[in-house]
Amino acid sequence: MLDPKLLRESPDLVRAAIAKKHLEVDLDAVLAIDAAWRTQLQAVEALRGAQKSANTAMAALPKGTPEFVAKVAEMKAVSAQVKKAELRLKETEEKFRAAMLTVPNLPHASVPEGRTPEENVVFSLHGAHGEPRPHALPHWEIPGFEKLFDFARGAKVTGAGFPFFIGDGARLVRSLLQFFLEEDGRAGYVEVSPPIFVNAASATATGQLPDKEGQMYETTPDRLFAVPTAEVPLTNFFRDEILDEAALPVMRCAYTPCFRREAGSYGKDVRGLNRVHQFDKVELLKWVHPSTSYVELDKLRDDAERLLRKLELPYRVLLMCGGDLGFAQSKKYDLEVWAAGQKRWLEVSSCSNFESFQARRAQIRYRPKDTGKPELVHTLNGSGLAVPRVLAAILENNLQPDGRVKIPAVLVPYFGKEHLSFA
RNA sequence: GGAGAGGUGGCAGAGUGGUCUAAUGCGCGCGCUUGGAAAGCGCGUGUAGCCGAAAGGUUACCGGGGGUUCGAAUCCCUCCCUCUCCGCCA
Repeated sequence: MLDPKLLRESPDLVRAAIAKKHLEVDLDAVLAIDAAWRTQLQAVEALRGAQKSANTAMAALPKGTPEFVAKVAEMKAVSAQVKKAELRLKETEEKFRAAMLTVPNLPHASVPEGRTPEENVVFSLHGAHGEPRPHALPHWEIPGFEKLFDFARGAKVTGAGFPFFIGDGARLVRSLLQFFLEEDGRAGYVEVSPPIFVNAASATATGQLPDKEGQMYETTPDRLFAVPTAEVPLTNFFRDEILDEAALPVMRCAYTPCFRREAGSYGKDVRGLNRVHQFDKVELLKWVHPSTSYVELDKLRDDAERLLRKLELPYRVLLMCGGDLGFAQSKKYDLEVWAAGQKRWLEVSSCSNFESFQARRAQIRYRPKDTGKPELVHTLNGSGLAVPRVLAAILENNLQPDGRVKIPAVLVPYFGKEHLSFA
């Protein structure tokens, strides 16, 4: 959520931000509700004030005296007025909150102009993605693929998009997770193993609710939500808390399975491991001092990039343009790995600075030493990394003429051998 | 799952219908005292919204929500959480 004061005092700034993101928001309506809310608030406060002073006076009167009885009658009317005014105020408040949730976060000045994904800026390129690989195949066409990645059995047991990982396939998943967590730990992130179901309050604080309800798996009868990313439980860890300034930046990483219904997806995007309903991911989170959040974003991105470099996979970094930035982000980089068989880029990490947008909704603050007045932290997150697409890229880029897949050197200690075999 | 007891400020802990803008203690901050320190003494010490140029004013908040009442931390309903005992269990 954006700061209501900013909207009130600098509506043009917000208008410009919305334009840069190519979104449509009825700001005038939001401002009108805000004005109405403030008028109503003052009316309620005046009535409550009258009630309080009458209460003090009545406390000094003996009960049952004519004065007391008269006062009761008088305040009965005020009480009815208060109830009415408070109800109206509450309704307006809810409207205002709902309206504020339609206002996106401001893009950072360094975010390029642009409307579509094509206008994202290629920030950097790494590795020989253009080099010809005569043996390369889309991973799902590699002979023996279905022995290690069994989509048919998964569909029978659960549904489409819930594959079984078997033998060397399962082993490679485990190796990647272990490698990610070890590297992230070395980079300073404290490992956390969070709950993989969250309640409605948590899903609301990170923005999954109310709009994206249909994208999550929901349990009955407890109404818990299977996490779409570890970002949800991790961000909520400090919800409604005030952190020590000296503790910033707080850095954490977490592995969780991630669950996404992905309603409406189709086509080549969903072939093989490109898009599944359940996948493993390690997420990186930072809670930082507002003055350092862009330096921390660059570090976070580099932490994610390092994993791809060590895996010796060709990748590129995109700087998202205003139109492709997302509602809550101020600035975002996507890391895309090259899948040599499909001859396309696959997103494996998205590194974002939310500034105080998420922190405001979740009420995560720190106490500055000088003023002592709590201020909102800035929150950042990024994948480090998502397993299935990295796995797909390894299969496609490292497929040998003999049909085996060469395991990246850095993974060999975890995988235990130098090649993955489909036999 | 069953039975019981609880949830009050940074912490401990009073408060069972009316100056509660919540006693008291601890902690923390500032000052006095001292050669210096401790002790002692004095003052201060929550969060948020709104009004205001500011000084300041005002309202809300005693686990969440709802209700009763002229008036609720206090009474009622409901949900959540914690603790104790029992049952079940990897």
